[in-house]
Amino acid sequence: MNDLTNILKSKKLKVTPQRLAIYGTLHNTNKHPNAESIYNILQPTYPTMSLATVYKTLDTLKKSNLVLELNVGEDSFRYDANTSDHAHLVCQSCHEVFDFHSQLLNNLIPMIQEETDFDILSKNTFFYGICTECQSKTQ
Amino acid sequence: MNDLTNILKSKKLKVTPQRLAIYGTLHNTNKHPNAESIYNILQPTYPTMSLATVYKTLDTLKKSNLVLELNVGEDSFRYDANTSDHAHLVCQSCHEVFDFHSQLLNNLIPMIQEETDFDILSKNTFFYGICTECQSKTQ
DNA sequence: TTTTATGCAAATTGTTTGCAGATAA
DNA sequence: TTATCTGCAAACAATTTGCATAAAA
Repeated sequence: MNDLTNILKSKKLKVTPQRLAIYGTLHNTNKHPNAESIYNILQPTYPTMSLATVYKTLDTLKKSNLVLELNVGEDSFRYDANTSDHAHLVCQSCHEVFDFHSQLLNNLIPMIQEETDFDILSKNTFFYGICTECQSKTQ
Repeated sequence: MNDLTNILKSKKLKVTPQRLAIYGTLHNTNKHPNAESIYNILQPTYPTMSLATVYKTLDTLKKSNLVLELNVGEDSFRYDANTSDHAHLVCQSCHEVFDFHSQLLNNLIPMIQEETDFDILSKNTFFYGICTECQSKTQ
């Protein structure tokens, strides 16, 4: 019995094939897909699943702290099953979103907390630019 | 003749009362209003101005780098006429958004740039928590 | 006079909701 | 069995668009 199953059960949420599939899709990719992409990816194997179920499931997973909702400035939200503390690098050429782990960023909240009376609980850090692959293409 | 007028003229954009009013509203507040709030603020003095004009004007100002579009995770975008390098503190209790200037954050791009081959051009940094006023209310 | 902007209404699009039938516990 | 979830279709809300009129240059 995997983590997701345990967590769902502990919250008295039902373990459904749709929930397992949607979480599995997110967990197996580093591409931070939006709801429609997840729907398209699962379409061949779950042809009867509706887009509304994808949205409802993502909302459930979000509320259970199993996925993050990313707002990189596009029309739709992206989702990330990696809930560890990390930033995102957004390529303005190919629009891919990359995870970025850094000790400096992990220490950012305590460091910023020193400078303000605001009680900081979390952060969202996005860096925008050009990924290495797109850099080489435009040379 | 002020900055906005000069910048609009240099881009061959017309200087209209609506554009001056919308930019002025944003420039005179630190509340980072969304399009509808700007529309409501201007309603008494510009009763014939439409919401579509607010959106079109904000788009024009954004493209001229006169305002920033902020995506703090709400349903709508907020706008900021302060285009200097700064972060935002978002209160999860009263939903106010505060500007936050910090030397540490100003140096963040070069520091992060050291750690990646990604070519970083800009950043968006949001800290979420409880503002001082809301902290004192809940005590 | 010419070009661009405004204001209205309609269209668009990502997301949410209501509800009947299906499924997990 | 019963509580919750799914899937469909309709609703919603923020934003965009088309176009005739108005206003700036």
